[in-house]
Amino acid sequence: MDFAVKRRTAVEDAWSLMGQLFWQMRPRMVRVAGEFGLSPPQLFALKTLDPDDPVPMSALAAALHCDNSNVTGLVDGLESQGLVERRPGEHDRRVRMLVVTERGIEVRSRLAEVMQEVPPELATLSAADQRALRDILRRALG
Amino acid sequence: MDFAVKRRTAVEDAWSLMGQLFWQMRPRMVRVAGEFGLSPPQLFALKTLDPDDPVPMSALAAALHCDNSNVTGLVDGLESQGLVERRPGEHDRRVRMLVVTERGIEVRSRLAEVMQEVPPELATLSAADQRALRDILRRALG
DNA sequence: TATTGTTATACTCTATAACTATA
DNA sequence: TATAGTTATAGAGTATAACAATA
Repeated sequence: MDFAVKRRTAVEDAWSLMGQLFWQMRPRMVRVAGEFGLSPPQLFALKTLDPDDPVPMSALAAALHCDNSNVTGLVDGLESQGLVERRPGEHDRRVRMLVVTERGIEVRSRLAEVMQEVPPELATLSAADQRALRDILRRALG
Repeated sequence: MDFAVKRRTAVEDAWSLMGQLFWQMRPRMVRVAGEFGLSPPQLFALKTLDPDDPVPMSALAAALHCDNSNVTGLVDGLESQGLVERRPGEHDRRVRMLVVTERGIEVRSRLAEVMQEVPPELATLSAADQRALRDILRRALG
């Protein structure tokens, strides 16, 4: 019998290790969303919207990989909290453009600060490793 | 006025770049779960359970950071598909130990294969970068 | 009395299908 | 006829509170 185990490549190992970090982020995101009075999907939606570039509902649905009908309820929630506004499309009155409000911009930037907090495991790396990690990921992601 | 922008550190940049990879993983996990006839939470639960180490329902709830009452329904779904079994606790008959079935083990390992697939951005890195990435992450995560 | 897991209930997320209003 | 968004509906995930069985 052959008990040989498929040897994992370096990048497979790296990806698996990143998965550990990802796994730890899940409860953190749920907690952060709750602290801001948002559900996780509402947080993702607000994060996805660009205050400088209003987009139609359908564009948000595409970005979130979900159905238009779902975005309706999601935006209802954000709008009722004054974070986002529906604005009629200028050229096509069927479309609703999603505009992030002043309050939305503020919440959005506070969210960004919290979510940007580096996990302790990475923070303990040496300065050289931290730079190397950044440089490699930049090469990978452009 | 002070328009100075807080300079992000190397590790903050690295973490932000990893966030891009994680973000891309979301729809992939939803898709994979669907292909196996599982919902994403069911997939997480099955992934969390260790075939070699049965645990009480409450332990799974703790691992998933959710309520016991939620795990009841989650396990109902996995059990109805023959992936997991409830077994009475040996010493304390209040507890139900969660045992992964043979079929559950098979699905679990196929899931692991799919989820281990490396994102194309990382795959395009040079061999040296791939090794360096792995080594740095090993130093960070043990 | 305290604990494990279930049930009852309510709310949110999600998709499909039918619908409205525009085009 | 086609498209953007909504509404109706249904199913799953989630938590809280009340409950049963056991400790």
